[in-house]
Amino acid sequence: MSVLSNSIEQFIKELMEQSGEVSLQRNELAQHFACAPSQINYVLATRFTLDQGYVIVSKRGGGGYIHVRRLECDGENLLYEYACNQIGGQLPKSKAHAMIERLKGENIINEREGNLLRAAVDACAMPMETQGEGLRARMLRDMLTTLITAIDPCEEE
Amino acid sequence: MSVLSNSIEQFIKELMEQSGEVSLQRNELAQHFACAPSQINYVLATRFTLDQGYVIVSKRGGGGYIHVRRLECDGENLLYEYACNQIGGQLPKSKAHAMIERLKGENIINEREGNLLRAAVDACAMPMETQGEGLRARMLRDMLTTLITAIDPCEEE
DNA sequence: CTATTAAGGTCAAAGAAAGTCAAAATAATC
DNA sequence: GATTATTTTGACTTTCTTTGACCTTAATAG
Repeated sequence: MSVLSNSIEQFIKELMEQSGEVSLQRNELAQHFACAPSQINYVLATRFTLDQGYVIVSKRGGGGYIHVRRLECDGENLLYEYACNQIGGQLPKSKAHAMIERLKGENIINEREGNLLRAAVDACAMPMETQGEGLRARMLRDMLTTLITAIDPCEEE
Repeated sequence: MSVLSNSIEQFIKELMEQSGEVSLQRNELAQHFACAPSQINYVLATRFTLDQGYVIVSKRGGGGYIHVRRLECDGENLLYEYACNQIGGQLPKSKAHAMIERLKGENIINEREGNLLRAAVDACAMPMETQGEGLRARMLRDMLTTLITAIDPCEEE
């Protein structure tokens, strides 16, 4: 039962224990577990997904890194629900607009943020629609994800 | 961190702290960081671009120098400038990022808004579309335009 | 005026990460 | 035992950084 991926997963989770985040060096970690570097990507891709409540940011090149952060977020969160469950491969504009309105109504985003989301969503309409909806879905999901990630809430005071 | 370029970037920014400008000797600086002189050019070229709000003037030969100045700019004007003049038919991701950083630096948008813009801009990159850049340009322009329109400024904290 | 010296500029190659993808190897399931 | 799903690996790609060899420009000493 000694699946490598499980060990790596555990290891990373322990590193994140206190602060809820960690910065990794892919090659270093791979060396520590004596495995292929891409194994690390596999672990991240299968055990640290957004669905599972993690956000990953990385940079290539000299001084590169992989940063993993755990979202502290109840499943109740509407942003989370939208980003993970509601937005599929395709997303009609009307549905996107409805979501944005709802988020505004719930005071999860403010007016300005709503405007930004709407502008982005609408801009995705023009090219060949076949690809357009996939792009729109991906984009709105990514945008909502950044809002989950954000530490500070949208309310200005 | 721990990357030379970051240290040099920080160093220069500290020198500029008070007056918003600084005059450097390339060789001297390179010596201070024990690196190739052209490393300084690399840092300037990647972290002190016009898009990021810096102007660089230099002179060769005896008594040569490199002068770096940070541009200050009114918020509405910068948005206007970007939306109307800077964003053409095509917009490379790097330039979009630089603009977003600048807007954040000038407190025209806050962290959350910057994240939204970045997510949107990045999402336009994925398919192999040749006109991906056209889409990105159009989208960022539309988003910035909504910020101009908005009445209330982005209050944070 | 010319030669020398003292700057800074350019560019491409090498180095240092991380990403992708699909084939091979295991493990699970029926 | 055969089929399907998951893991592991490795070759190749992309991105960012660092260096070095060579080029251009300006000041100044003869």
